[in-house]
Amino acid sequence: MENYYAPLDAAFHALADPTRRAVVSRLVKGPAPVKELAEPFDMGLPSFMKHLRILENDGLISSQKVGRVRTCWVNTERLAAAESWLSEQRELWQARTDRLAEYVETQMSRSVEDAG
Amino acid sequence: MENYYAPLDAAFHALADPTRRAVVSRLVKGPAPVKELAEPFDMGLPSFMKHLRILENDGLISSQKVGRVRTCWVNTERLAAAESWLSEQRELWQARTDRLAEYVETQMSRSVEDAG
DNA sequence: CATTTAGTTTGCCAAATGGAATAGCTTTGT
DNA sequence: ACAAAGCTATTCCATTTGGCAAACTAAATG
Repeated sequence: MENYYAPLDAAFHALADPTRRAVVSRLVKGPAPVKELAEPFDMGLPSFMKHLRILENDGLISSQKVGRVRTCWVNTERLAAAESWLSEQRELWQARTDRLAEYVETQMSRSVEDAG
Repeated sequence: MENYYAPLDAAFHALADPTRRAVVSRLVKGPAPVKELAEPFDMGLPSFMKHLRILENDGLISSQKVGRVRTCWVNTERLAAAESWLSEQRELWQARTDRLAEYVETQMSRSVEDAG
């Protein structure tokens, strides 16, 4: 069992599953107990708990048990880190497409000059 | 071998590995041949090619072979989809923390009024 | 105290991953 | 024609999923 995870590895890994994304989507609106989180899914509790454990190991959620109820909430840092990484990438590819657009425009105006 | 992947499953899955993220980071700056992509990594080509295949199956990159060289480039749609999902989640949790902040302020001004 | 409720633990399974190693197979360059 | 370059295919391995079922613990509730 690997315990170390770079933040981005952890975030993307945890989000690669639709069940886990749905849990995150629920939790960004506020904390919830396991029971309520599990309800929408057509799967046994043990299976569902595996997803919660992965989310918690990957640092996307935290939880605390009071009485017999475990309440979960989201940890936003990892999500924010993932979003940051993606937006950096977008800036890079946009810079490139911008340069390309600029180049095409330059070529077009040259053609016009040549034709004139 | 599962061939279907919802777009977000695919994107997050592909990005959950540091090698694959590094490849994406390289490709957002422009296309590159396999050789050049593989160079920074301390791993055999066959192992590296597995990552490329995963990236391509997951729709994050495309490639074409000309002569003996395969050139790869990034497909930005999946990245954009992942970023969108994350920014939706952020909006939701920010809305919540904003409401919380507002609530706290309200309580504070009430305390002040009570005190006054 | 008996019973539901809410989680937890354990064991099982098939499939996918991430890596290594080796041996091909096309194209290019000399 | 031959060698090097650039990828591909195949096989192997330990680990991690994602799901199941069944038994178990602990806390509320009537």
